[in-house]
Amino acid sequence: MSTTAARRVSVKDVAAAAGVSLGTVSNVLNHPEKVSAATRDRILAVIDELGFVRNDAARQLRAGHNRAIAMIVLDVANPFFTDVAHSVETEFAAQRQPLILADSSQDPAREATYLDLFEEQRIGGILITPVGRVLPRLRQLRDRGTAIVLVDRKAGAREFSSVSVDDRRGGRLAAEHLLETGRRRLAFVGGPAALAQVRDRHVSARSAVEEHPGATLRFIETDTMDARAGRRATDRLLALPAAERPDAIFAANDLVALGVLQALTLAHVSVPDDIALIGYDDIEFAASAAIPLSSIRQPRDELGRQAAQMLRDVIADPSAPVRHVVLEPELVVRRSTVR
Amino acid sequence: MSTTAARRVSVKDVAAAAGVSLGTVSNVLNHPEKVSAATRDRILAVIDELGFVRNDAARQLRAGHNRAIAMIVLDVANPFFTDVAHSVETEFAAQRQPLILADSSQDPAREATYLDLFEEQRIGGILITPVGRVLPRLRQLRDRGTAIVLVDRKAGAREFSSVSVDDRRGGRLAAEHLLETGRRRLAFVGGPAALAQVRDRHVSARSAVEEHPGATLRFIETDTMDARAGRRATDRLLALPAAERPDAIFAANDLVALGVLQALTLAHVSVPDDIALIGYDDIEFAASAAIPLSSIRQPRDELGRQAAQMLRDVIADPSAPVRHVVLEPELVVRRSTVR
DNA sequence: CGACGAGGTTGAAACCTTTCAACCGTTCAG
DNA sequence: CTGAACGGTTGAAAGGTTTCAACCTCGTCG
Repeated sequence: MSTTAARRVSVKDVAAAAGVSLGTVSNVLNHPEKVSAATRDRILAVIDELGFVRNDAARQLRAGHNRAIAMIVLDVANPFFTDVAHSVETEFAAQRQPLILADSSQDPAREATYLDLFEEQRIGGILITPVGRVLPRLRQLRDRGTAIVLVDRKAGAREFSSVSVDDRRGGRLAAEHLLETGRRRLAFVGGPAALAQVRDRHVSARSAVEEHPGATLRFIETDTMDARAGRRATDRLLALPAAERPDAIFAANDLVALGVLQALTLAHVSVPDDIALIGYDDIEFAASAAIPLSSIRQPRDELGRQAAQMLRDVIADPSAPVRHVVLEPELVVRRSTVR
Repeated sequence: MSTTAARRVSVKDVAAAAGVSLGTVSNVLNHPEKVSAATRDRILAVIDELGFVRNDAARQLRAGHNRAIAMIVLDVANPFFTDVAHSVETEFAAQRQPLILADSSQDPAREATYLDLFEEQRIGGILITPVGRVLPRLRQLRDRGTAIVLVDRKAGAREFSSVSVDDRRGGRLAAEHLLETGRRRLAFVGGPAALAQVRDRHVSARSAVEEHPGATLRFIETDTMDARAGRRATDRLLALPAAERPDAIFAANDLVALGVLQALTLAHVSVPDDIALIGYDDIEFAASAAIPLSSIRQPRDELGRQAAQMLRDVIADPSAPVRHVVLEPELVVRRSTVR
């Protein structure tokens, strides 16, 4: 209770004040059942009295590793990632394992810096959605004993366990929904095309379209995945001759979809009457948009939970065979696609 | 280059392999200028060869403190906070000081857990937007040597330095804008009323309204600050007799405003023709809404930069007098308030 | 009555880095 | 020629925790 000004209190101080050896104090902290009730209470009282706080650095030094888990996300500004992170955090918080969140901001240099840092910290494990060509570096980390699980990426899947969502299935769900509601001239908006996510969603949408005679799919590539990109792509679409103008737009994520929606509203194009619109991710803002957005929901909570679980498994047995969990996305129908 | 399988390499191993004392290896790492070029190169080669990685725990133990900075935010799901965090991170990244992001999720218990954790880690400093009644705890931390800066909160301002944005000014800006564009029956939506932010924005809006004869302000309290709260509050407003229905709504933040907008659109109430709408924060989604939202922009980048700077100052001189930086918000006019 | 085991407690070692006083050999000024 | 200064290197100490074999004290059983 009292806040003594003494700079820093160590186990040694506690032991001296309580008249026991420091091994016993440590036992109170880590194996209370080994200590008699009387001694325990006395020591706890002294700890409180002196304001003793464990020194985590010393503990880690001794243990040889860090209990904390690190997660490197692509972009904290994207609600999809923060939701996944939130779920991971909840999962680890249960056993008091802190989650350190790092944002690579899609920058390979930052990503590398964080990896260095975490290795110096002997961090317990890393969840990562890789940006740059980090596979060799990850391999090195793994060989030196750091557990690694890939999130939402299958690159390097042969070497590292991963948790992801089936983007092909999602792309197909979106396209089929549009086709089933009578749309025939589809447009896919997203990019850059090199992104695996974009490629998978696009390719599978195309294959669904090809099964419907008379239906077409146009690909409008963007260089980013935010609302501005959606607005600009829409301007291009609206400039097309009336006959070519799509009657449905599939945006590669919800941020892009929100931009598309905004541009359409500005141009007095009715959604969904004139053009149906579907996004991807089902972030909270999709439901809150002025015209609630149909979307492909990625099970973010489940993604986070599974990632946490898998990382725990890899930590427990690093030599176990590589494993992959692929989750199923789900179609969420709202006003932007049906009248 | 080679990845030897030897479990863990320490300075001692490097020293032995290079035929020098371990003090010299340490100097290469920390004071390269003290070591002759030849020795330095040889040691660096060995470090590379052996794959030596500094052990941060030992370093910290020796140093007595942790270089890392921690930031405890109210809610990672709110883009306002992630933007501020992003700015703080960029600021610290410049000198390779990692930022550990923690999410209290508005839960006092989680907040307390993180504070415990950071104290055990002897973390270099903490940026916090407090939730619970943590002032005594923060005082304790400060007394034991942890630097603390409050972000976006002035509670306990007499004891801790802080960086915030002037909510009274923001509330006034919003109300005056609505009044100047001819609105007279205003409604303020937000809550809970106990939140300092909500109180300040509301009170100052009210005082602006009172300066305009004939203008009125109604307070609709919500229990959270998300889109759903905005939708529900709007339903209550729309149920009012026509004469009492407001012609302008000031939402306490943009998430709430988006909910309001959605409910209004559903009810076929035209924005801004029938009802003008202004939010607060100017998150990215405000501009991307189907009807772009007028809002009060908080200088998030500046907030983060200043917070980082101030924390550095407090760390450098803990006994310096408490200081407060209050930033100015800014009115951003978009389609939701002007025809 | 002696041996043994259980329950508690102890003390030293180990973890790895950084710092700092001391040291060595060389050079330079006086 | 002496003494001091200098650049470079060394070795030991310190920092706080956890673990573990050893030890002590009783009580119990044979």
